[in-house]
Amino acid sequence: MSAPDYSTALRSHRCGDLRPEHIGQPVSLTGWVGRRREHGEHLAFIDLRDYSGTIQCVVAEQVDARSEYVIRVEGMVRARPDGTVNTNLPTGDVEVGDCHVEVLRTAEPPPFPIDARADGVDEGTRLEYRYLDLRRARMQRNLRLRSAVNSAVRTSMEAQGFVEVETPMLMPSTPEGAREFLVPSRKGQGAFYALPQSPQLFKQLLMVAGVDRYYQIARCLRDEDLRADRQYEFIQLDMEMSFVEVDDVLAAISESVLAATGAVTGERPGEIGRLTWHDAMNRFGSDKPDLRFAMELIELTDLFADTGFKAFAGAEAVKGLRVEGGAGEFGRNRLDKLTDRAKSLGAKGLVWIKIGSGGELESPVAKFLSDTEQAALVERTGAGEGDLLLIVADAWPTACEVSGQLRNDLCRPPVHQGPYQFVWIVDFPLFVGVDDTSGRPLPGHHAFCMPNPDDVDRLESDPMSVRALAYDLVLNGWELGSGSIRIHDDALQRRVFRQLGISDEDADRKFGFFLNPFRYGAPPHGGFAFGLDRLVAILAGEENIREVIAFPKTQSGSDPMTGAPFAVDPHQLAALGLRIVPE
RNA sequence: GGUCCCGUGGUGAAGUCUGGAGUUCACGCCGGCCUGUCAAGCCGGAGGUCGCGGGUUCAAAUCCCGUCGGGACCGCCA
Repeated sequence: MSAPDYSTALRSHRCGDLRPEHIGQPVSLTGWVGRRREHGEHLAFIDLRDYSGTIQCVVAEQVDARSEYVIRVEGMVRARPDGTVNTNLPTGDVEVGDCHVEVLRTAEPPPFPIDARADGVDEGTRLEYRYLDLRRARMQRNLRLRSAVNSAVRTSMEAQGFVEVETPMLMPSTPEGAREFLVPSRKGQGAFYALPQSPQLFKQLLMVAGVDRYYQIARCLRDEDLRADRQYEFIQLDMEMSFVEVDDVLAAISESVLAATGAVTGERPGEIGRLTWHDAMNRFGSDKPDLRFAMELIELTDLFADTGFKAFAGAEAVKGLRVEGGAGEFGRNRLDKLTDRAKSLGAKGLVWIKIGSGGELESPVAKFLSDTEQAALVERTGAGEGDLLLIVADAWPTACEVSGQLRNDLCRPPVHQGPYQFVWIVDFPLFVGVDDTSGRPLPGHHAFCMPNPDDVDRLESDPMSVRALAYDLVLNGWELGSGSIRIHDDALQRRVFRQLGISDEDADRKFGFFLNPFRYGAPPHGGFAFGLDRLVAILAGEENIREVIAFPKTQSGSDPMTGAPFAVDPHQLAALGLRIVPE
């Protein structure tokens, strides 16, 4: 593929493209005025900037070209004189001389500098002037990286025979899942559409329709609180495929994600490994483990099965972390903070043990541990002089999750640090936890997720032990997305509903619109969806998905640039049959 | 719904704990000088309701209460 021709009626080249090979060519350039260095009436340097980069223009004529003026420059590319080459600039070997400058549009001084210094500016101000923020190299890079990821994902899905189908934005409200954005219907007053949390319903019906392989770069909307990795609106690569088992779906998504990563990094990662949910919890204390660093949880439960130490006695699980060389680093103050952190995460407490110079254990609780237990602990953890051990004893999920969070707190690298460690988490439990009021199991993924055939005979006798054909894709500790094989069999669906406390009548009422079509012949099918905003953020080395979204919302859901959301005109409300109830 | 952090000329920070005149630094802006700079340099200047409201005090950027805005996290996100 040849490079695009970027020339237009107003310009011959992009600023960032000029190189020694252009020396001697007359050029016309367009862009914004960056820094100027004026040396009196007869010499000025203007750094002309467009999205491709910056080029130094040498101006001898008198021109009033101030910061962020939009100008057009005609001149001659020439080598910079000896000693004036700028090695910090890709275009730094050359400059544009004999410049004639035409001001296309003057500009007021921007509220913040249009360069890397704006990284430190209050994010609210950056969002208020987002069109200026996006003018910066970092944001331009993020936008273009995002475009490249979208393109690579599309190319990969098409190559695998997937068909892009657009699904409606105006949907019926559905009873399960995230809070929806509602849209009032003008023609049916009092009736509402919902904006899609995901195209889940429609993509499964496309399988019933015989589309076989569907994909969509889909906009999803959820009216839940915003976070660094969550916006009201976000983009998923959504897909569904027929006549498949788990491996087929994982292979298709792996191909897409690896191709996209390869396309923007230049290096395609190797095959994506797998961890069972149980192993991920046991070894890393998380269902989205960050595999860029080791420090696995150490299983200590069996060592303390008969202990006399009350904090460990009878605990369902005892999990340890070995912080190499941490004994000196962690004084009483930091250890207290770690303990507080563990408690805020739901643990009853945190036991810490330092290994002293003679190999002896230094800890407030050392005296409660027998010599055998102490020896076994040192042997199991491999702890040596100067190491710090952190131990959590609790119910199995709590012990795992708290240890896993401490593992992240202590060692997790910043997002821009490689490598890219993708991992599939498979064999999620079909049910997680129990509803406080009904006492019924809660679905781990959703109510239409296929139980593992090897476990399905325990659906009634031991439901919590049933694994699901559900899987997550994790990258560097971020949950990129999730999917499952769906139930296409009516009898099995009703068995799962019964476990969830949903009667046949409830099921017909709440999900009939969705399940009735299956009666006309639903193929075995499964699918996946992953968050493109998150993938792009990680590939861009950004901690926050707002940095890879052109016009994001603040944490409170507002847009400082447009001022949205606004109260609307009473006439608009009246047309919809709506009235605002005062507080 | 909850916990925590932040709000000081256009921008970033210091000042806040321990109350005493809108004080300081850097960038930017405006004007002048300057023919090889690239964070150009030198000289001069303008620019603030210390987010907002209330309270305490002789006196509040500073202490207290409330509120608004921004951020991180918990809940929530099938």
